[in-house]
Amino acid sequence: MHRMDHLKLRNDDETCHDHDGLHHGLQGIDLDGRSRLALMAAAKHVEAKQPIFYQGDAADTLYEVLSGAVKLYKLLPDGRRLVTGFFFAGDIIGLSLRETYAYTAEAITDAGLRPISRSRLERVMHDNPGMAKRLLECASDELEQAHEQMVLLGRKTPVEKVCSFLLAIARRQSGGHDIEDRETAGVRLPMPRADIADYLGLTVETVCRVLSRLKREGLITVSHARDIGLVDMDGLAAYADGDEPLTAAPVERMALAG
Amino acid sequence: MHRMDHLKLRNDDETCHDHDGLHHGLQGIDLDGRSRLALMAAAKHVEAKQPIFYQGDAADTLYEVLSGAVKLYKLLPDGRRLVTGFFFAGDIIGLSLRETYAYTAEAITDAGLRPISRSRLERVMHDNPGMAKRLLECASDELEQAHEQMVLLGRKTPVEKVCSFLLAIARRQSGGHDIEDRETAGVRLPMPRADIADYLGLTVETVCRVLSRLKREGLITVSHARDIGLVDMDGLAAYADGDEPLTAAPVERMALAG
DNA sequence: CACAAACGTCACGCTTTGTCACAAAAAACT
DNA sequence: AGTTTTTTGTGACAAAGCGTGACGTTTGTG
Repeated sequence: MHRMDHLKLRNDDETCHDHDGLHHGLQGIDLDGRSRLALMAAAKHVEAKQPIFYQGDAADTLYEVLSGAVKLYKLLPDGRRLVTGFFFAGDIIGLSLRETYAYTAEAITDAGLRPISRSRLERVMHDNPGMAKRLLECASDELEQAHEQMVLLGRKTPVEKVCSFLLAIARRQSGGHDIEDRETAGVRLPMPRADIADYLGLTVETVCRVLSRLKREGLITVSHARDIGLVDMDGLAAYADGDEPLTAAPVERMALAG
Repeated sequence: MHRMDHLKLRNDDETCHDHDGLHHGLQGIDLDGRSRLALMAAAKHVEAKQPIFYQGDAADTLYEVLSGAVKLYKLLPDGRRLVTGFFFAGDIIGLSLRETYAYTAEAITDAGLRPISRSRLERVMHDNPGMAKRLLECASDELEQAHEQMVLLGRKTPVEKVCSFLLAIARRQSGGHDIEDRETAGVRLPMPRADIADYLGLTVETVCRVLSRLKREGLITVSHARDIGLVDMDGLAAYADGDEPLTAAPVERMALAG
């Protein structure tokens, strides 16, 4: 378990596929040559299950994910864990103006990362208002996602949580645009069940049980545990937001007194 | 139930107390006179329980809270609700680069607000890199808080949730700096139990029960339901992060296999 | 190829927390 | 004041979801 991170000097053959240009990454910002150069850095390769940085480390570097999958998580003193997010090609991680990282980042699969020095970034930000705005967009997007996740964690049932998760992953893997219903979308889950559980505020067993149930009900197919077919997208979507159609009995839905 | 929002033209006698300068608000940024002027706007007064904006409204305005308390919340189709945050004097709400707000904002108490036009803000941001950075800090802070809240929602027990909440409120009301232990800190809760429950992902009943228990155990005192005395800060802090000292039996604490 | 280790799944009992019902207290309104 | 409405608190109950342990499956390794 060395910290030998296989440094590579070129952004090489890593699969940067399915990268919709839908404002991801830090590309596409008009920077002067000097600024652009200041941000260039050797791409770094991190092996699966290896940490990228730890909660508490000095937060002097941001990373753009070039390939692979990364998770961020926070730990409670007694070991309970919450995964705050999964990140894929095009995403920025470590965006914080704090002295230290508030979470640990870990590669799920082998991952390519482009480190971005924060001090340099601040200098660039000073000269290029576009850059600051871009970062603000990043933070803003992440914040909105966080709010959505708070709703999920605080108010959704396990079934709703899992369905929401599957749909969100499918959406991201298909590149943001809406997915054609009617067809079975295949979803690849790079992370183990434990990560999903810690992301959804559930236990591994509950995640399994729910997936089994969804399979039993014909909403999904599970071939290799990490390859899931979303058969009935509409059904999943209905589950995801609480319009539970089959759960047992669509009993009285009370009016919400105003 | 009119939408008569008692518009006042001056930032008047509202109590702007306990406002530590610890990077709150948009003051203290070096702006040229023109930019400063562009952001000035008449303060607006909103009565308790009145909405400030709705989820789905065009997000063309930010607000700086000048006084009072504000909550943001999201609704699920069937009426379940999650309060994403409480905001007090010095806080910025509505910071989003989306077209529409992703949540509803509502005044808890009577509140003073300074509206900030987003289009003007973007113009100012273009000229003053400091402003963009300031907003990025805002968003970044909020994001970190959101992550912390995700841990709370996803992994903490009701007791831990309530204790964390009480301490967080106390910290904010005392102006950010650490609180002298040893003394009983008084906390004023401007919001009803239902809001607290929806903020912590609990039911009202559970919140009540936990508070009763904390009172019984001598950690807090409850005089008027919304005035809470934090007697044993250390005890609360211990509860808040899972080092449950009294819960029943501090049984074996297993090693976390690596 | 065989073994070990990690990962995933399932079943059972049980605690916890939400649901329901109702009382008390506080606040708002006349 | 008196009445209504909202908010808060408490208890009984049931069910959802968790912990545990056992087992099957995949992956990695010697």
